[in-house]
Amino acid sequence: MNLFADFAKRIRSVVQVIDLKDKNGNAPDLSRMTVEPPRDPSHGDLATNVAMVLAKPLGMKPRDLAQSIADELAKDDDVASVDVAGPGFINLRLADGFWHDQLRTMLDAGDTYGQSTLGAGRATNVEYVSANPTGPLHVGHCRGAVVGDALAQLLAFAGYDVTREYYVNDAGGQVDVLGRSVLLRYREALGETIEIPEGLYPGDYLVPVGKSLAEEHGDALLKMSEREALSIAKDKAVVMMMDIIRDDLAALNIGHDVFFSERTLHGSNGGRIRAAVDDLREKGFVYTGTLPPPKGQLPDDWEDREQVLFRSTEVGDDIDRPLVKSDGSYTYFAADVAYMGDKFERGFEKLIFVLGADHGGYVKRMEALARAVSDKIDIDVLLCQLVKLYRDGEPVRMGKRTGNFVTLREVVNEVGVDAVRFMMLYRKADAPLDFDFAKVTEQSKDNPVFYVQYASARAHSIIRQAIEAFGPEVAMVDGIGEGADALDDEGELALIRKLAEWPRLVESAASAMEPHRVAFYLYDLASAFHGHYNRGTDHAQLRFVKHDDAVLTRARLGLVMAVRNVLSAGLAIIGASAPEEMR
RNA sequence: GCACCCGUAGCUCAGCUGGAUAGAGCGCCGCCCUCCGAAGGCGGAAGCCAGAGGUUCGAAUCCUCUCGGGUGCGCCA
Repeated sequence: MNLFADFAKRIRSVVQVIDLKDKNGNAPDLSRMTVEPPRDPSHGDLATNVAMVLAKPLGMKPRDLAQSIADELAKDDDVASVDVAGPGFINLRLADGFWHDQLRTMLDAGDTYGQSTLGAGRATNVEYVSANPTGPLHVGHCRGAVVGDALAQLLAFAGYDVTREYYVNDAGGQVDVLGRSVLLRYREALGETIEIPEGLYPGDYLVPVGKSLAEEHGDALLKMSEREALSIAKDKAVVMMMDIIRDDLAALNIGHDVFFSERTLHGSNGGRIRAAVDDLREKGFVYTGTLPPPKGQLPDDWEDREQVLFRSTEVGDDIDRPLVKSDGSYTYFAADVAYMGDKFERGFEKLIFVLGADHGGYVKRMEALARAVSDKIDIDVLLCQLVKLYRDGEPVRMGKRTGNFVTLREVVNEVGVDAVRFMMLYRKADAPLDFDFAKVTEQSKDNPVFYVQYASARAHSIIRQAIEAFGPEVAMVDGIGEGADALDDEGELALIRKLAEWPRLVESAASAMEPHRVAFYLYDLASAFHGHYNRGTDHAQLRFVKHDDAVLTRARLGLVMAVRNVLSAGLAIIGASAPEEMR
């Protein structure tokens, strides 16, 4: 339990003790009560709005009510002082001894400090990346990949049972295009000179696929029907593209638990899709009708025709969605119907989709679909805005047409995983992000990646020095607490307070599904740590390692180890390393 | 035309699900570097939170409208 929840509990019991009752004689509603760190630290360590929330139902003046609650809270041994401020806030300052206990608790928890049971083991599926298996990942996939992966880490840390999933779109027209492109490369491998027409994939990464087909089949494919040959080419291409994509992801420290093939839904003549659509039909969500043409400019080839539709407007969508194409085959969305059903059948209670901003149009239909499939599904769609690349302040030009896109691999190779992952999270997902190659590798305070990692290295460095001076016992966690009472400097206490926010931050970031909060917290923590460290340059008595005082050093080392642990846990969620030294 | 996202210091952005005098980095100005790691440190100036209404004890945060920017809009995936 984090200390804010702890004090919320204590305040609730105070409300009981002084026997507050609303007009009807019932215990008052405390659901809107908050216990938070105040924005201005001079106000104290904790602030609660309890008196303002209760004033109205109890028919009392907020400040009077606050005072009577405050008087009762003052009896708590852990409370150093209480005062009533502003419109009726109760500000608590906690005893130094309480913070020392907090530090002991953190050290005892070690690596697990900050973990939460918030998720209560809920089966949660996070789907992210899900790029078409038609080539290597490019930078456009980068952000969603990192956000999805960090979110999965974060949720797992917060007690959810997380499955990381990748939906492989290996069934549609784009894969046909891929197959035809590969067949050309196959002819090329057999010695023909080829020209790649407009509309096929020109990338070099398909050359090895053609070669591989030639090695396995010789010229056999040329003698087959086109359908047969295409089928073989597609299979081979998808397998090899997914290998490339898996390697790309591995370079970003990303590993999915499940790669779900769309083709398995279409298999045996679309049986699973048909079953899923039938299921929707039984619930009354399927009908045959016409859709109004889109407003604004009418598509050139618009024709008014009847089609099989999903009545998604009944469950919150803006427009009903087609399930069957004009050629009689199922739409992409029909496969989604089956896929949603599959996830539900696998027992997931919470579904998260991480998509690029250009997929904003899918959000409503996915939410509608989830509602139609079951009222037990909790669905959330996260949209990641685009990333703009800069090199030396100049935007990097990319043309999808010309094929001169920057691959994910190139970015990782140039700046490293840590920088990519941290920077992709150093902005909330729904804000666009500028990514400057030069800036993210800069070794200076201006680069948040470096700044946070430097804090980790500095913490390790201090521990090494202390061990050098006093021997390894100084860094044994058992016993650090003995001298903890010696930590009475404001900078030290401020650091403990910052560390004490960690469990609460984890919970709020997880429930808001905002992994970027972890990155910002780490920056703040690093800043507090560097700041206190720097005070040691002017005030020698504040230095962590006191060569003439083993007890004090040991206590301070406890603080340093707690900082190191939280940095390490936070960086692990982000997926960046927590270095022991900078080189 | 409709839907979704965004608009906070000169710039790039946080703002803890409605709390107190709105924060950080860069840039700018002024001090300080024989050091537990100065690939820096300390301090300062800087704001009509796009605008207008509303909800309430209280709004950058929630609702409505307006302006401005981005994205998407049968039978592609």
